[in-house]
Amino acid sequence: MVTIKDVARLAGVSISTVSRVLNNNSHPVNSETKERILSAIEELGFYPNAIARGLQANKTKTIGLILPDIGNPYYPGIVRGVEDVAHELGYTLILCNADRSRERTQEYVRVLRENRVEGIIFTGGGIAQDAQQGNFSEKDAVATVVIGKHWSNLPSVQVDNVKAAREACEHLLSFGHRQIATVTGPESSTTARDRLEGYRQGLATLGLTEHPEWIILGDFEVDSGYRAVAQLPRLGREGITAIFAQNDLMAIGVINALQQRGMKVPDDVAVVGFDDIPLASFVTPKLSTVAIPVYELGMTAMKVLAKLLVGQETESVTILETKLELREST
Amino acid sequence: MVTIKDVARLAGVSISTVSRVLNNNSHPVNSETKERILSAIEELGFYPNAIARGLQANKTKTIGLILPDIGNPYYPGIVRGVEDVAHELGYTLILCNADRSRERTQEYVRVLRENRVEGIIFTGGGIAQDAQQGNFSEKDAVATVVIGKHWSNLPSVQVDNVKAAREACEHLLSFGHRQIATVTGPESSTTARDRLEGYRQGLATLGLTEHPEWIILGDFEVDSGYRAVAQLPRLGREGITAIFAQNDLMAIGVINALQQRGMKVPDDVAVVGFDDIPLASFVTPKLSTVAIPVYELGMTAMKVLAKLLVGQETESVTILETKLELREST
DNA sequence: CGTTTTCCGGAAAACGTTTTCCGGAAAAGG
DNA sequence: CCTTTTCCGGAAAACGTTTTCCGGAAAACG
Repeated sequence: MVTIKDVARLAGVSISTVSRVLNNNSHPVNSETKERILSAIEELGFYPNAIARGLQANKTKTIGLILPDIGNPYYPGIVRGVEDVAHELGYTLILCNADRSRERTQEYVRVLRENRVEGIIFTGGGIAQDAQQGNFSEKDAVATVVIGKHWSNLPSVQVDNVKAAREACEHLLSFGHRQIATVTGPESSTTARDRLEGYRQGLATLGLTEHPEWIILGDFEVDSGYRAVAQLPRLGREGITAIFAQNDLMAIGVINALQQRGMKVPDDVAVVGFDDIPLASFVTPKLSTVAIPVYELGMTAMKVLAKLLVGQETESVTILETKLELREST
Repeated sequence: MVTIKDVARLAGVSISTVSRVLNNNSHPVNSETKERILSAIEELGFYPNAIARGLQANKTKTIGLILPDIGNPYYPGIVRGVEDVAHELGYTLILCNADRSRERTQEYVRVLRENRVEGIIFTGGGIAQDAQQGNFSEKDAVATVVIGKHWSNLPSVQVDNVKAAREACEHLLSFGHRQIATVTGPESSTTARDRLEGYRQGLATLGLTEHPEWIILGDFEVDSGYRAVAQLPRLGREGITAIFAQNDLMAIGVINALQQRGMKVPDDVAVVGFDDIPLASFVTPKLSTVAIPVYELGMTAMKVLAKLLVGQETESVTILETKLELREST
């Protein structure tokens, strides 16, 4: 490996001087010597060792991103958002797929801390708690930003799930639907609970009574949407005419199941999803859904983290706006 | 930050001894002292500084992954594959979105090298060349594995695009189609060229003559598939009855355009895609396509890289099998 | 009992930087 | 011409580890 020492030798100066031109330090360096050093660097193909730098400066210019699974279509957008601003700010991104496993999460947190990342961005419900537990003693915690709702007092970037879900239901109501079913996420998910609350609030606006048998427990995966349809009482006229699936994957399952039973979407049953994953505009009929600004979520989280890192004050909660994308399924 | 020195002080030993228990070095340490050290570590919440370790050992246990865009549905599977085996082997993953830009690629390569990654995995055609050029003098090159075809002599993990494309066409031919159009990728892409070659070979099996006007230039994005349809001569009976889109995104564009013109897929025109991105099974009709084992591609690339890193011999080219997924669009 | 092992622990160098401190020489000021 | 700056460069400490080398004490051996 070619080091600063080699450069110094070739240029006939001390390593201090090389370091100075490397970081164009305020300490003056004769322009002629600078030239010599620069061409020595060029000739040797030298590039500085970030590890050594990191050790000395105690700064690594690296951050970690922990998420459940990059394979889930919800996350790539977030990752891209984070990475884009990280890159712009000169930060390098370490990616961790924790699969919502407490164990894997804690393991990753440890690895990230060992690698002295300057900050961590978490996403994927519930995870944040695990991360805090034990791993972070209050004093030496790594700067952390969470995407999504969570109980801790870490700064977070989120979306108003209850409001968005309410709006989705109100939209359905405004189309005359009165018997609206919903497929939820897992009970453990704050997100799922919020969306359910929004659904309830939506019905409440019109003073409609709630039917427990219209609320089907799902798990945010396609299959659970598909199966949910079978658990619903009468569908179509004289029955349920609209289904609010609490994420797009389940909405797609719902649509498939509906079509398989010969029902027309949206004529017999309207369907609205949540997330606006890329898939949503490609299914037939195109899915009406609540769009979450994933890219912006990622960008914003990284911006907040960056503020934290330079010691600036940051908003403790940032809410980004969702948008109801009306397409063909309603 | 709590260091090995603090642990040593608390346990009343030298840092050498602490280091020894940390790495359970072969050098013997009295079990009683070991206990003392272990509890000191526990009490202080010490964890080793990977940066310092990396500097001393000149090993970072980190690898870089450079790809065009994690937002492209083709890549998350690869990333997951890479990360899973990297994690298993104790490697940490740095993610880089290079957007197929030569400049951005070279910049990332530099960052990765500065950060002393032990290896790099490239994917996203053309990129590999940029990476080599100038950035890697032969002697101090970072171990590199490429996913996909490329001209350099770096080890690679790939799929036989020409064979797969030929099979796709032969499938169409076996269904009686004789006028088969294709939408290609950009001319600069090796992948696109291979798939085109496969298309030609497929037609050649039956001695069919090639019609240049059936070959439409695309760019692997949805829109170009959509637009391609307008450029085709007569469609349906007495015209083109099948379209081979060289990736799924374009196939979806093709299907949309076809349906918009009132044509039925596959009754009027059959469509086959390439890649089998998650989307493919959710569009209507479900897309028949050539499945690329993305996850395995990622896993295998990381395994090859790992071999390289321990100095083992590796196969210079690894070919993974594709699979023709026949669904509803053919 | 003297000699050789074995067991255990510490001191110090090294990894590649940045930065602080110091000092000589030239330039500027009087 | 002497003093004070300014300009430029080097030496060395420090960052947190691992590892090599060394040495004392106890144990084993003869």
